[in-house]
Amino acid sequence: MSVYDVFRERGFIQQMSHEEPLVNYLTREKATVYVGFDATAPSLHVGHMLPLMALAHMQRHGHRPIAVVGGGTTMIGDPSGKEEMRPILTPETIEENKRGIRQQIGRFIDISADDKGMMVDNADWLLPLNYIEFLREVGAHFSVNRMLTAECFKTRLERGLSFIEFNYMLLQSYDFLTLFRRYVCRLQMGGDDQWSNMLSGADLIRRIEGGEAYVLTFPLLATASGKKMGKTEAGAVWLAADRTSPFDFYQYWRNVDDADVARFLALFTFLAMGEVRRLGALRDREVNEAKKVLAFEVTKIVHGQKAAEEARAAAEALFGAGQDDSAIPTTMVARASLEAGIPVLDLLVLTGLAPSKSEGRRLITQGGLYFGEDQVHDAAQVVKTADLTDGRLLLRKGKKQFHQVKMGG
RNA sequence: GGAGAGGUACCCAAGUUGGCCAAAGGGGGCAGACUGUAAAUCUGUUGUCGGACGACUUCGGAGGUUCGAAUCCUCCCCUCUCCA
Repeated sequence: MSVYDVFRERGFIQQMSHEEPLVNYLTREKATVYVGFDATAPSLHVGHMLPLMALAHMQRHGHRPIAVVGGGTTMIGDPSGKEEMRPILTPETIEENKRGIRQQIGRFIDISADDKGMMVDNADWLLPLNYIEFLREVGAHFSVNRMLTAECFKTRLERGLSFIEFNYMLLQSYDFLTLFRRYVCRLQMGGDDQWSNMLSGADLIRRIEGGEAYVLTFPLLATASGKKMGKTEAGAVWLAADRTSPFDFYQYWRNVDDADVARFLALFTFLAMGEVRRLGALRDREVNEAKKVLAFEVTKIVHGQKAAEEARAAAEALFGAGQDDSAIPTTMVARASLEAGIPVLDLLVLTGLAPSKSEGRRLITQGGLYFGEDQVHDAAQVVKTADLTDGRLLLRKGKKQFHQVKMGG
C-alpha cells in the first residue's frame, strides 16, 4: 500500500495537481516532499497537525519529508484567507518562535539523517536575496493579472492588501524552486488555502528549470459545527505543553463532536483503518469509547506515552472511577499565604480559571464554581488551610474544567 | 495629489437634535437546565474594582467648547471607494 492509498483512505486529500504523475511519484519512487510552517507563534497548534501527520505518513512509507520553517516568509506574512493584515513580526520574535516549532516538528518526523527527513529554514535562502536579481529571475515569471484572480487574494482585494503581502506568493514559490534545486523535492503539500501559492511554485519550477513538480492540498478542517479546527473558547489548542497542558489537550479531543470522531481518528492517529472504522461506527453513548481512544492516541503522539497515560488517568479520576489525578493542571500556593487565607476570587485569578475578579464573582453568583463536590455560594469566601484535604484543593469550574491548588513551601 | 465614506467593547454592528450610554442588536465566550465529559435547545450572564443602590477607565490619537461628549469644534493617524 502506498502513501497515496493511505492518504486517500484516511481523508488527507483535498485536491492535487497532475494526478497521474503524482501518483506514480508516490508509488514508484522515493519522493521528497515538503510542507511549510510559518513561525507566527512560539508553538504550533492543533491546526498544524494534519500536515505533520501527512509528513509522518510519508516517512513511514520510505519517502523523505522536509519541514520548512518559515523564518523568511514569516517576515512577510501570508495574506491567504485572512481578512486583514497581520501585524508584522519582529525578527527577534520570529527567531524565538522558530525554536519552539522546530522541536515540535521533531516529534512527528525523524530528521536524524538527511536522507530520512529534514528540517530547513527558508530564512537561509530568502534573507540574502537581492531585490533586483529576484525580480529579474522570479518576478518576471509572475503575471499580476493572474495573481489577482487567485482565490487567496480575493477577500483581501475587497478589504485591502499591501504590497508586502502580495509578494508572499512569490516567496513561497521560490521556496519550492529552491527545494527542487537543492533536494529534488517535487511535491509540496499544504492546506487547501495554500493551493494557489503552491501551484505557482510548481509553475515556477517548470518555467525556470523545466522540471516537473506537484501539489497536494489537505482539506481545511472545520469541526462538524463549523468552527475552525483547533480553536476553542480559550483560544488555540497548542502543541506546547506549557501553553496547553497535556490534560487539557487530552480533554480537547475527548470532547470533540460525535460527528468528527471517525474522521479525526483517521487523520490524527496511526491506528489501523480497520480499528478506525470499528470505533467510528460506535453510536450514542458508545462513541465515548471512541473518543477516549482518540484522545489517548493523539495525546500520545504529541506529548508521549507517559503524558498521555497521566492525562487519561486524570480524566478517569475526575469523570470516572479512577484514582490518579496528578496530571490535572496545578497551581502551587505558599503555605504562608494559605494560612493567612486567600479570597476565592484571588484564587480564581491566580489559577487562571477566571480572567478577572469580576468574572470570578459572576461565576460564583451563577453557581458555576465547586470545591470538589461542593458548590461555592459566597464570593467573599476565604480559602484557608482547613479547606485543603491532604494539602490540596480541587477547583471545578462549570462541568469539566478542573484545577487543583496545592500547598507548597 | 483631488473628491467622498468610515474608524464604537472579543468580532460584526446600532447610536452623532450633546445628558436617560458601560453604550441597542447579533455572533462568540462563560455559567445554569437537559444530556453521554457530545450535538441541538432553553435560561442567565458578558469593562474593571468594591459585598451592594457605588467608584473608576472605555467609543482611532491629541487638544478644545460645555455644568456635562461616543455624540459639537480643531489638528493628527489609519482604512476603504472613485478620480488623477
